[in-house]
Amino acid sequence: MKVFFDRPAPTVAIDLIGATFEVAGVGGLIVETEAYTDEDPASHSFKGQTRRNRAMFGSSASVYVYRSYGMHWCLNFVSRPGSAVLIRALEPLTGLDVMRQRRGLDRLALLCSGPGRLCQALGVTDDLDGWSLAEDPFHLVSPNEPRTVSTGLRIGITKAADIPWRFGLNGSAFLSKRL
DNA sequence: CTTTGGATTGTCT
DNA sequence: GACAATCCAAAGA
Repeated sequence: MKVFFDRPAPTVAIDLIGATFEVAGVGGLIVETEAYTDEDPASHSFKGQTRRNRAMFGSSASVYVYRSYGMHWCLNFVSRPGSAVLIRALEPLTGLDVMRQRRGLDRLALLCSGPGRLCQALGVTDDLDGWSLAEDPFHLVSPNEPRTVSTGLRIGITKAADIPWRFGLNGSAFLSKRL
């Protein structure tokens, strides 16, 4: 686990596509990610450590959870201290009923297709901020089958908007936005 | 199908 | 006081 994450964020972000991820048995296949590093103006870590981004400077394979736009949670995996991968979309596979209940929706394609949606579906809040991915309630399994990964621009940022560090499972119907 | 504007609040300047 | 790694509903084409 340690070895897998202790690499540049874009590399980890690509390798996470197709991985199985669950929180307390609820989750699915990671189909969309974005990379952020401490040398990247769009990153929370760019201007150094603060109260909010403390966990982004944590150890490899730990979790950084932040509140977005005052009302959503977003989930990141720390690759190296100061660098992280935003988990943007999942293909829902397990715990579908729980997800539907938490989201108040039926439609599979809308359950986990977006960083805020995914956190609501999996029950992720800042209670988990700073926790290790190697321990409960997390469960992460690397992809085994070959995948084709598409690349594009990151969503919702104004700084460094030209860096192509958004990655997605080619052709997936569960992306937050087409690549 | 695409575009637009409102909701909502902790964090940092 | 401004802003933010978003989401949703409503309106337009």
